[in-house]
Amino acid sequence: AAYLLKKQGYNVEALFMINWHETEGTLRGDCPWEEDLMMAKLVARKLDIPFHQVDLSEYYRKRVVDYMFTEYEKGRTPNPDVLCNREIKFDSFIDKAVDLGADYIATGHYCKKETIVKEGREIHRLLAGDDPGKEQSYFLCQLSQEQLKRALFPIGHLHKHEIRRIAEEQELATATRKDSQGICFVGKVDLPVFLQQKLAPKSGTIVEIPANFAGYKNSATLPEEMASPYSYNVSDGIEVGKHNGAHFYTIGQRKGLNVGGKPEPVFVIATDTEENIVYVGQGKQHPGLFRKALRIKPEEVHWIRPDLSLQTADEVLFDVRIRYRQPLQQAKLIQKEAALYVVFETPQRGIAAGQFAAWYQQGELIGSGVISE
RNA sequence: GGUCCGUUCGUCUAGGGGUUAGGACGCCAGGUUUUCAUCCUGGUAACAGGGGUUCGAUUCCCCUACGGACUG
Repeated sequence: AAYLLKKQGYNVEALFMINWHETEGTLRGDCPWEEDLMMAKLVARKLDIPFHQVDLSEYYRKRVVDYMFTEYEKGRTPNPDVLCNREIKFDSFIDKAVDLGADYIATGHYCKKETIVKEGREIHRLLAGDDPGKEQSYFLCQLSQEQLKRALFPIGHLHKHEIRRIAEEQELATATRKDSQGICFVGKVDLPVFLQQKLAPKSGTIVEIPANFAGYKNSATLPEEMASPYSYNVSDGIEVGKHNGAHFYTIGQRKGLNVGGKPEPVFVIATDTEENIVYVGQGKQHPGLFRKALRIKPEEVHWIRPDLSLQTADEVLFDVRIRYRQPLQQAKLIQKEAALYVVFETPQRGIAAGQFAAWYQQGELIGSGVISE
């Protein structure tokens, strides 16, 4: 990204942010930020641009890690990387960059920005990246116009292999580095182990719900009904095992349940963190895994394009995804007084409270919101 | 107490005198993935114990142990 910007004539400087110190907490996963730092320095030197660094780990801890813990504690499934972008990269990091005299920050996200003028006002559009395999706009679904105004995405029109080729041609140290993955800047961690820093394990039962559970027979047509999660009781199924904390599991999860001896794998279909019960269903087509709609609280609806926001009683078709890399799904957004409802064309698997739903129109990310339950 | 049936990877099971004892689920390890998950590939792992019969027993017979059923 730095190379491309420089080639375009921008005055480019490098700013490296440290978001995590492995000495904090008891995280045993390795945080490779020191290696990242070295790589960044090498690239900056190769491109002959000034190099700065800033420690944002305090912000990261307060705005991302704490959020993770409280969400998991509530039995929800947060997306720390979306928060990291909203709260750190496109907030504290921008502040620091501006302090250093910057007009823009640029990141290596696979997405594009386009600025248009509408009714005399500048509007920034966030567009999907051109590489369908790496398209990353989803992670920026909580950005505001203010934040986008300061952002540049130099690699959004390229494919991964082209970027690697360019990096190789420029002899950048990062050319053959493995793609980053895992929680933003924390790296690959064993999540239950990470969470156990704050959330104490406590033993509970795993209850299997049969596919013919009475609650699945409803023929709900109202968005309010379709968006409501199924609710279960212990008596609705049979105990099939033990877990060590319902909040360590998320809907759709298969691994880590230790329930064997079934002809088909079992998946988590609900967690009850009050009673500490994990409900599971057998088979990937179990009806408990699917729901037709979801709800977003009014205060948790975010429009990247406020000029396109819905008014009460509006119903508009969008392309929606509820997790990174999910193929876009056709859905109708229905704005009601009490909530915004997303009603899908086809039932969606593993709708998890705490995750972000993001809606698009013709490749442009229009808005997003937190799935409320 | 007697009679009958059963006991195979962690689990559910297939098999049957000579098999690399098969599968599914779990688990583990890789791969994919800047979230959580999913998904893909591979791997680990068993004939309850002891005696027979047999060239050869996981398979047939006997005993023991442990389950289940029936029954004085």
